[in-house]
Amino acid sequence: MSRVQDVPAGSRLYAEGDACAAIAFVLDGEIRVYKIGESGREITLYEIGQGETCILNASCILSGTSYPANAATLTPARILLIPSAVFRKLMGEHEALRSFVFFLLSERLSSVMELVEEVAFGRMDGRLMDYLSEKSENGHVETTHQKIANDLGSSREVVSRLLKDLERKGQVKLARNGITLLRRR
Amino acid sequence: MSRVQDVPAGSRLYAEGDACAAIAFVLDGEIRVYKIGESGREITLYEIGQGETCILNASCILSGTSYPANAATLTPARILLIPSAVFRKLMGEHEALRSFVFFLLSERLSSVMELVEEVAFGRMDGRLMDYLSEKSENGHVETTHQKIANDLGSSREVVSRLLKDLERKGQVKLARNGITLLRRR
DNA sequence: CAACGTATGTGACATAGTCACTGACAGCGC
DNA sequence: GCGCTGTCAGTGACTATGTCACATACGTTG
Repeated sequence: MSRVQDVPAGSRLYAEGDACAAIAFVLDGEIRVYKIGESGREITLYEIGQGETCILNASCILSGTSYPANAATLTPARILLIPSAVFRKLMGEHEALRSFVFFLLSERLSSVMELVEEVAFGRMDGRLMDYLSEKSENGHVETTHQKIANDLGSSREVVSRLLKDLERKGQVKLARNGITLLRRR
Repeated sequence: MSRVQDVPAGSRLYAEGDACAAIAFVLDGEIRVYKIGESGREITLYEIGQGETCILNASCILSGTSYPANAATLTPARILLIPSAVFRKLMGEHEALRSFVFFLLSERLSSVMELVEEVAFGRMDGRLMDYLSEKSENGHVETTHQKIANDLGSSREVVSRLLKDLERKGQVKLARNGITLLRRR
């Protein structure tokens, strides 16, 4: 029935179109939920952290549809899997669980709407700076241009160019596999 | 308490950031939910029809957050308003209502994710053709280029140009306030 | 039919994505 | 230390889309 599972980093958990037989609660680790376009470009819809559930799972279980995106682990993860039937039953019995799930579902809907706005109207240079600020741990981000592009839904070339511009303007310092933010006063 | 309300076409029901005191069920009419960018450009997130509920309402009631978008009537509408507290109570008591709300919420989440993909990776000409096909009633769409742009999250000029191209290719016939689709075999 | 408001057309330029390469760096085997 | 190889980053040229500024065209109304 329900069981805990350990998953290494970088594993694909769900692909677009999969059916959901169980719902996953993330006990530990981080998961990335994303879409892939025909051209192969990717965009991250959101990330799931410790203590959250892959709400999209709940969503497709409760609405009987298939998984509308892709999910993969960013770090090694420990996941609690609860079969759909059990989950449905629990949902009926526990007000607290319902609230929790509704809350997450609402949050996601909101955040994905926000994303639509950013993608539709935002400029890449601004989105890139925001991204770097968010991801940075005391002014440093360890990643590749390709990974940034995959999160932002852009292409590596564009990210490279914009980063180069930022470097020329003295806002960042570039290195292989890493970016350092400068003077964010 | 709960009450039915008639609203004329084109009324703004909610603006981004509003708090939700009640949840709205659409008894009749159509509602458009959209985002507005800083530049003033708009993009439609989805539309709500008869028999549906403005799930975003439910979402912000249940999660205690503010309304993350804008909503306006496309047609005259009749709406059933239920106060948040009553709605919460009903949700606790009725499995069927829960399922209904979950289903809608899931659907929206899915469809907004789909929208992210389209906006991030799709080409405008394709999106435009799809849009026209969907909106057309036996081969004809009555609207303005500006309205199309507002739905697609683009600008009027771009829509005008693409439509002109389509006309040159013989795929549509343009007129003031209307577009006719040709030979969609 | 003149006049006004709305809708549409278009050129010029800016930003973003694509394609096709080139160059740069790090680890490895010898 | 030297050269190989795989990954990462840089760049020019071209296309697609968005912005700005303005020119037209269409329809209603007085």
